[in-house]
Amino acid sequence: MPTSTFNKLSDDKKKLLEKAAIKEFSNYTYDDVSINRIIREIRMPRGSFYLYFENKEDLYLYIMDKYVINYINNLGAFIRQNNGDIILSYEYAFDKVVNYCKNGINAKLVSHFLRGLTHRIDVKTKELNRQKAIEQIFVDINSDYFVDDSKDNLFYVFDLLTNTLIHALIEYLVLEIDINLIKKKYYAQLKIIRKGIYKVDIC
Amino acid sequence: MPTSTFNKLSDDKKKLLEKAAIKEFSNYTYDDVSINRIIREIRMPRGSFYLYFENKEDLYLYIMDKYVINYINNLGAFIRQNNGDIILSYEYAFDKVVNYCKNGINAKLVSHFLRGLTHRIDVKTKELNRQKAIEQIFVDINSDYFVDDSKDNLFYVFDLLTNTLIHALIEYLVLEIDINLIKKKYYAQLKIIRKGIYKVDIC
DNA sequence: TTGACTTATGACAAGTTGTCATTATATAAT
DNA sequence: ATTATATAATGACAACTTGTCATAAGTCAA
Repeated sequence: MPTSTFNKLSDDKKKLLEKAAIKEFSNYTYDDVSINRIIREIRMPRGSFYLYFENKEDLYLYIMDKYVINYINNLGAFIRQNNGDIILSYEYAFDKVVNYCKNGINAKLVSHFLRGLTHRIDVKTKELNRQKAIEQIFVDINSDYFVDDSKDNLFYVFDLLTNTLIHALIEYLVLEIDINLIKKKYYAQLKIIRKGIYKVDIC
Repeated sequence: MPTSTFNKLSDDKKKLLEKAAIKEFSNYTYDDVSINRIIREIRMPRGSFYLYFENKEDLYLYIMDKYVINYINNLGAFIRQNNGDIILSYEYAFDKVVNYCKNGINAKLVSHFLRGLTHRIDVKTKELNRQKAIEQIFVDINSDYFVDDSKDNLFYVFDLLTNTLIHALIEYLVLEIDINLIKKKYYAQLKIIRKGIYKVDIC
């Protein structure tokens, strides 16, 4: 997480760095992202940067967490739109992301983000923020016909669905596998999960 | 993949590099792995290394592919041991890996491997080898009571299970989340998948 | 032995990161 | 208003990285 010094910075300065960082993370893989390039572009002294962030990972987590929380919030609205049908929502979610990625820069950012996903080592503190956002979602899910509609189980389902979606997106954006093959697989997997979570007489 | 020059090398030389590489990938995150350190240790000239491998990713893929294929083959035997019960096999698989990781070096390697998973950009050609190994597994799975026991569906199920396992392992080895929480979630997710794939009167 | 390959080598250019002594600025206290 | 104290800014620097390439050394058939 950024230091308190960074938080005290004027909004302008913060935005400037954030913008440059997003640009860099869009144009380069996590490995190839260069802090040098970022600070050169906005003429920020080396020392200042390291006063604000620990290192590249720290910056990465800061930027990505904003996107993740934003995604989770959008998802909430989206589930409501689909009358609380979580599976249906996840079916559409794939296309939504694909559509968002029609814009090349977005595609690169999301793709690089997915590639960097496992870099979330010490994200535990932040996950608390996410946790809150996630719990908000549970309210939106219609779990009336779930075999188990406990909060724990809702979380497990959410986690399983999210992984499955992320995996499909990695195959599409990172591994660049044929979208039709991916979709076929993704839908089949969602179908399995649907049957897995609903009461027998429903599915 | 390594160059033909590398393949022509004596087994001794190859093993030497492989061993040093595995050691390095065990001790350091993908990002922090230094080719410098590897070649220094075995006194291999810079130029030689770059004659054998394109870069770090190339070396990484070479090393990891061996492990992945090995894992897939083990899994086949394991499923047979469990009378073709794929879900049961995956239940045990988690513990198996955890146990394998009791040895610190293995734990580090697997953990770094998991972190680096999304670095498999241009692995497509290699995946063909994996594909073959995977198809071998399908023979071992008892799919008599599956709603859909087509080869396609078997692959979707296998893919879903593997992702779920990998995710659990990342949480354990990389994010170091409490193993009991992870296991509870993982088993719950397997249960969902089990119910999802078997015919109603079975589950 | 010669010529045509292939393989080996390490110095080098061009980059990277994180630190730290120094300087500047703001805030508080007398 | 002046000093003292804490906080923030700076950029040169050390200590690394990586990939290349001109040159040297083998190999092997003619």
